[in-house]
Amino acid sequence: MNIAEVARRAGLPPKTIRYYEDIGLIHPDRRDNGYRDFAETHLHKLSFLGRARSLGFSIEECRALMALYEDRGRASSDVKRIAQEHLTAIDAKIAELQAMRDTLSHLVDCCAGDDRPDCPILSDLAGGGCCD
Amino acid sequence: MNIAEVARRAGLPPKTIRYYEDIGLIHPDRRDNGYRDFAETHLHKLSFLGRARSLGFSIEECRALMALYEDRGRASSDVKRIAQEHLTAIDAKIAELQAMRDTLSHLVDCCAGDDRPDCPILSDLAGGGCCD
DNA sequence: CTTGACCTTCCAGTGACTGGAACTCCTATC
DNA sequence: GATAGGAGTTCCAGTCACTGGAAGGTCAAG
Repeated sequence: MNIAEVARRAGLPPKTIRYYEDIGLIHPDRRDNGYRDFAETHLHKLSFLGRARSLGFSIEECRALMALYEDRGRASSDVKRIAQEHLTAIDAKIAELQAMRDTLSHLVDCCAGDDRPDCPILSDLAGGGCCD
Repeated sequence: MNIAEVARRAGLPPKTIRYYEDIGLIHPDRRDNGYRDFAETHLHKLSFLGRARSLGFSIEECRALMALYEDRGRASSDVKRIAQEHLTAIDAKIAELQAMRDTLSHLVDCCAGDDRPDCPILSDLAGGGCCD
């Protein structure tokens, strides 16, 4: 199948798929005319990649997961470790965003948002403290 | 003051400060020997930038905030709008990460994490569904 | 035979830095 | 005055995961 079809079925842009080939994540066949020729296994791998990426795994984590996926004798603990490390990173990121959100939300609440120039948001950013 | 001192006091790496000058966020003076010479106002701006960045504002948002900060006649509603848009973006990001976290956490819980090759994490990524 | 959709490669750009090389400059010590 | 080191400077390249665009080859329909 051509790249457009595998792209459609995997839910990834063709550009991304070419990129994945470029960095060695997939190895589609080539036809005589130079076109890439994707088999069902390639589609399968691309879907796998798409899901892993949408869960926030980095390309290198995906590469590791793919290797484990293709290793019939892998231990599930290897996979679990990668996933758990990733989970920890997500939790940290959420906490960080939550802290940002709280600060910013407080500032927005304090700001009158009218035509006057007094703005607690800018005051706080400037280091002068907010409305407290 | 030299770049190292302003960097220390603003809590930013010297490289970042040079970069900020490069993209026109600050305009420190120059001494005869070519060294950058930072005044208190520059330190102030850099601290402002550092805070805004740590709240997750993009460089372009920071540029807008700086312009508003320096505009004596600005309306606080302009600032509030920028902050509110940013808050919305943060909320979306948190929700996205939370969804990831939930999915991944479920998968991790389902995975035995032992020496056997059966792994619900990989099964799910492959599209076969998890343990449900 | 032409049109237009699809395919190819390659190069450049994104955001916000960061690392490193190669160089100059300042200060202190011998 | 020589030297050593720790500043400072510029410029180039790399990061991550794509994405856009240009220039050109291929294919199916009319």
